[in-house]
Amino acid sequence: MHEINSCQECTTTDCFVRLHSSSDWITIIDRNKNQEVYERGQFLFREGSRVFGLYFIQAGKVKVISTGLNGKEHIVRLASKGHVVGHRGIGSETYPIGAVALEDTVACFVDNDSMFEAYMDNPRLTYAMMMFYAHELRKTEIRQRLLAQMNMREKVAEILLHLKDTFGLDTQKNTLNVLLSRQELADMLGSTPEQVTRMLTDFEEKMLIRKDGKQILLLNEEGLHEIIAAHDLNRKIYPRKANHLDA
Amino acid sequence: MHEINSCQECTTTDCFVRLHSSSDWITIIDRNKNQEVYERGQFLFREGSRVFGLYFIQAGKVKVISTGLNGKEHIVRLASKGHVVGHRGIGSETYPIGAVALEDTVACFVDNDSMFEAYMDNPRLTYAMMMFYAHELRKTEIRQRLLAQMNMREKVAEILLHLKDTFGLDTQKNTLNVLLSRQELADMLGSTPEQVTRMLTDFEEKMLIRKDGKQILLLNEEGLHEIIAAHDLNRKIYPRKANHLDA
DNA sequence: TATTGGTATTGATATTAATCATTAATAAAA
DNA sequence: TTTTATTAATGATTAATATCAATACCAATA
Repeated sequence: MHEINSCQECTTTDCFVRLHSSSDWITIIDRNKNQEVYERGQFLFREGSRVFGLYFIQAGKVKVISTGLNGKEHIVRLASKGHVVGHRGIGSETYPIGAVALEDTVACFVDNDSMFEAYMDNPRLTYAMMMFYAHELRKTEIRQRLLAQMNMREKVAEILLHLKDTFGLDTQKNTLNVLLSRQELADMLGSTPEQVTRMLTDFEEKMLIRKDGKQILLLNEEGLHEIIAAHDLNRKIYPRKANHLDA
Repeated sequence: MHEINSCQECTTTDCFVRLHSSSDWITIIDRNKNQEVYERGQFLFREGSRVFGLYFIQAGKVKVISTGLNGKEHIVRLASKGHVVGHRGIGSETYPIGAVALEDTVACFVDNDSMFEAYMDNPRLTYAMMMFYAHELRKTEIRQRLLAQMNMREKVAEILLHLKDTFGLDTQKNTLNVLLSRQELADMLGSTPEQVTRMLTDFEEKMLIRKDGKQILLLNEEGLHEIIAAHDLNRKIYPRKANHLDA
């Protein structure tokens, strides 16, 4: 799909390396990076594999997953352009998190050793990465409460708004700009596809959404907000944007 | 409880600032820090307050909370010596997370501006903080799956093992080295005090634990592990230790 | 010691969500 | 186009958990 670019001519505007590294270092990282194209369903890396490095997503969408021994998959978060996913451990640790392309995706891999050297010479880069993780942590902490306290109805309303904030809308159809199966939606909420269907059908009857297969059109966002009003403290404080700091 | 120390004579061995800053910078931060003692129940900072800076915990235990508009409190994580809690936002953002002392606690506050200058001059410090957040994120991501997929029985077993790994055991009594009410345990799991009691009673009948008020003695850790076996992929990969990287 | 307020326990009931079973719709392949 | 496989929708049933209500326990204090 995409042609392979060098960092110097890369068109991705929100890559941490390009934004926060000296041009000397961009050159070095460009030589050490490994850009690859992943088709839908392909793993960027698998759960339990060796620690390796970071994947800077240049285009496409990715789900970050953690699977129980029972085989039940949990989607920890979704990531797109500008996001970073990957192995952050050290030494011989393995990493219990995997990443799968949801659609055709381009990502640049940089190993941990190269990153470390870049960090030591580019304080702004390290700072930006630190803030990235700090923001992700904050969002995950808030998400934790939603999963812990909300009922299914609220969770489904929340996930629809979350998907809009993360991926935005299709420019033509105005539908959510990401296609997930009922199973995948359930895997984000710790529920079942049946339950998700029931809630979506209910929302459709109440004219809050319209659904057409995996495509979902939000008809009444305010109504969805009302459903989760009791849990909605944060959305008001942090209006979410479709960028890497608030996706 | 504790006498106020300067950074130079501080006995806390795992403070990020002391471990990863030049002695010049330790001096500067020492002048800019504000050490305070918090009694049980006191807030280090409240939800929704202005962005300020970081609290480095020197002694004691803290719960990090996020509360819904319905007033239901969710405990996002627990923190103790060596941990960092606090506001990581920028500018005029407020922060929807609060921190409350679970017992008498000593923490050093450093404002964000001072931290930023320190980061720019101490790459190792920034790197250590980045890794701290990355580890916390990883743990929170895994925790997310537990909350999403486990049933109450598994969650309670999990939290007991988690508390042991985080705070260790009382040297005399061998009980968990932290005292939490049934309500607080429920607030970590998105459940109710009644449900927590039922599970603990059940575990006691099965000789897995012995409980004496808030004190809990683990009699059969292996048995607790078995309960969560289906979800226990990670514990084996990441044996948890009672330090700041794996608490 | 008696009193009070908070917390924990226990049982009964109601609610919610998971599971199971079936059918319908959609997409992929022959 | 027909066949096949996959996913979605729907209903019936079961299981899990929250809620409500009552009591017991414990700690602080008058």
